[in-house]
Amino acid sequence: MRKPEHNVVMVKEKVSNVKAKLRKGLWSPEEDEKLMNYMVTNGQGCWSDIARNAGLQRCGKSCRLRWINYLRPDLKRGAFSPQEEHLIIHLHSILGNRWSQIAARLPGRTDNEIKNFWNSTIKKRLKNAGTTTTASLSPNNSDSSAHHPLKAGGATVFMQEYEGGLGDYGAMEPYVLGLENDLSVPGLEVNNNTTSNYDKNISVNDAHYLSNNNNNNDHGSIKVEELVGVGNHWQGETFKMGELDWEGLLANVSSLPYLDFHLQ
DNA sequence: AACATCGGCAACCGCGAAGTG
DNA sequence: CCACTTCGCGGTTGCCGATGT
Repeated sequence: MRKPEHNVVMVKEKVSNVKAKLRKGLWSPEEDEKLMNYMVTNGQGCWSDIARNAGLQRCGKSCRLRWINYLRPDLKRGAFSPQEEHLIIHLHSILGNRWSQIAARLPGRTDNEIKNFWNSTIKKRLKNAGTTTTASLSPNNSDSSAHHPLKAGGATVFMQEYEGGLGDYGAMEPYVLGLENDLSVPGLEVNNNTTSNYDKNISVNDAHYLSNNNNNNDHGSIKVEELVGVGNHWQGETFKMGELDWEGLLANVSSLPYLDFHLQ
């Protein structure tokens, strides 16, 4: 892609009481080789030491990033498959911008890769989809940078349908884009009294989804599968909003679905 | 052909958490 | 406790190739 050596600048960093000049910018093939060789022979350890011992004029942080995002032997290359795209959307609807956790469910993919993919491709699709649907899709709705669902405590559920104009994802609606923590509302109470900014977008009571899906306004039960769209994994489980342990859910990522196909 | 704009992606930056002395 | 270091994460930047005019 980009030519190596481009925009490489030298920065000074204090390392072991010595002002060492560290490189920044794109990695050269020689640097890649050094790091790769070192990692293969010595394995992972303290990244600062790795940088030093591998003979690289890079900071440990840069080495770590290069290894994780590019050199790791188990990385999967190439475009995202439809299954991967689906899963990313699934997981993002549950986890928000927790790219590392999403990446953990997609073997061979890095958080950076998924983040880039989301920001460049999926986000665009959602935006386009939003222009063709009646549901309000504010620019931020698909970008949870401003809201990290499932943090803790009480939560306000806000929803977004992926209905219409989403190409491959047409069959996946309805989706929940985010389950937003709202500390102003104790427990998981869902009503019109919340002061959450997100509720101003879409509250549960406002959600077209709910209005079209039975009477769920009474803090009622919603099938998890309907809510988070995780397929068969939770199918049939009855989800009481007030009982859901999001902390536990996040802590136990294994409760989320794995991508069940193998790397090429 | 030359220039402008867009999109994808690698890498950096800043922050918070965890570990250590 | 406190200070310091290291690590990991998410957000952002900026380069370059592709595409459009």
